[in-house]
Amino acid sequence: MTASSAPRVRIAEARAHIGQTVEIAGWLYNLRKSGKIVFPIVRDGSGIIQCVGAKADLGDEPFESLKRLTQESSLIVRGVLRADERAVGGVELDVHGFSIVQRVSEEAPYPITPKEHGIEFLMDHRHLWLRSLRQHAVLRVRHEVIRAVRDYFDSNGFTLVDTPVFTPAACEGTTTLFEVDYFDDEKAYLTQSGQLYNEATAMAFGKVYCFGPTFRAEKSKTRRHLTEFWMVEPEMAYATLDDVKQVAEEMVVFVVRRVLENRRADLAVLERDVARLEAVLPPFPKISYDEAVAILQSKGSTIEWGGDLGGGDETILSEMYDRPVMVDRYPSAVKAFYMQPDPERPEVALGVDVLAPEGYGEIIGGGQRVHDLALLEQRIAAHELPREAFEWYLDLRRYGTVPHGGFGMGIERCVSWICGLEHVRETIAFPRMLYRLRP
RNA sequence: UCCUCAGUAGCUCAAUGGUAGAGCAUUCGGCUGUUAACCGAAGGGUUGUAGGUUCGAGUCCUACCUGAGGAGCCA
Repeated sequence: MTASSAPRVRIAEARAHIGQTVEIAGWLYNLRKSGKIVFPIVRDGSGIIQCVGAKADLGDEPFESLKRLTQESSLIVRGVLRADERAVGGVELDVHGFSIVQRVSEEAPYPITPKEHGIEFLMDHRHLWLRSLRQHAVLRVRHEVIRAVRDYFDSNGFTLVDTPVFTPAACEGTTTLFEVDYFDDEKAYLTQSGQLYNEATAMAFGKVYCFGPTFRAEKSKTRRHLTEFWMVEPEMAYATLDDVKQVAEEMVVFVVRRVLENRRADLAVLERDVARLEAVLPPFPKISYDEAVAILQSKGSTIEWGGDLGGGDETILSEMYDRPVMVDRYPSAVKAFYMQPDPERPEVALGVDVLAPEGYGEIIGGGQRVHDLALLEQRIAAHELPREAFEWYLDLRRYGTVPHGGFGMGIERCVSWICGLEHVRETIAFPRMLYRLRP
């Protein structure tokens, strides 16, 4: 759509075109008026810009039309870009002409006004809420996190090998799965982890990662849970727990640095204290589960050795440090069947969780996998898992088995921490949660 | 599944058991530098639903519905 021969410019690039006549295609974000002058604020997806329209320049009829334009009406404005310290972005556009693409009816005005709204209302209007500055900032940080994660693995010898979403059985047996009909009388389940398949591709490619949606039918109703979320899962052949910890640390440091480099303006919109992110440097503090339990007990937690860390326990630990903390060697009994026992202490597993600071808690879970055939068969039996379903997985231990390991990072939890949000629901365009499937 | 809290105008909220209100949004009027602009006026309500207590219920009681926060479980 063209309103004139003036070049189309995105607001994010407006500074480079000061003094030129340009056109901007977007939507009316807000409009202030003062008699014979109006200040339409236009957004185009890349930013917002204050425009200035004077009655004397536009003529009576166009001026009145612009003055009465409703919020979120789509329009194309053309005029001259001018540096002006009074404007929010430092650049203003003097409107010489405009065309309205669609005028939003005043009988049914845009529901999200530039005022406060409750979370229920905003979630019900998520499809429109995405237009707001704050949501833009969060989702741009998400984009940067995903790009950084991919760049990290792509430039460190990992091959992207994505794993299936439809799976025949549970990866871990314990958590709840979404069940779907798979043709004739067969049931399939939506994946809750690509890890088992990652172990197969790691034996084929050495270092791999998968990145995709993950589904958990747990009836969790907290600020850190979604039923559909995105997870990146690297897996490495010939890797030990220490290798896993090192890669996790490097990746987190890399991701945070990239967000600080490229998305500072968005962090400013979110009023994120960037000093907290600048502190995310190696080495991360590393403690054992034993030490974690002792620390928690000394701080009043009721945790006993042998139990898993509760949400409150994670919060206590993550608030103790200025950077993510790694907790390793959990009791084998509370961990998945594929976790490699510590050869020196079989009662603990060679697993590690990474807890983000400021109370955000677990963003990464991983560790070293059982690579011995007999031990894996024994663990499958002990967990009462259907052996037949794991024959292909056991094959990986029959044909050139090696120590290996990896981890999974929840993208939304990571973005929530980096953005300093109260809840993971804002870190994905259309969150799926217990009791929320729409829009 | 369990525990706690909430539901009043389009939105955010107020209203000792006694006439249902304000700000924003919308409409009309005013203003040539506004920054969630401002000033004046107007319209806008089956107080989540169904019962109950009471002379009288937005307010008290019961059930249900919806949502939020948390627990368990997890990334």
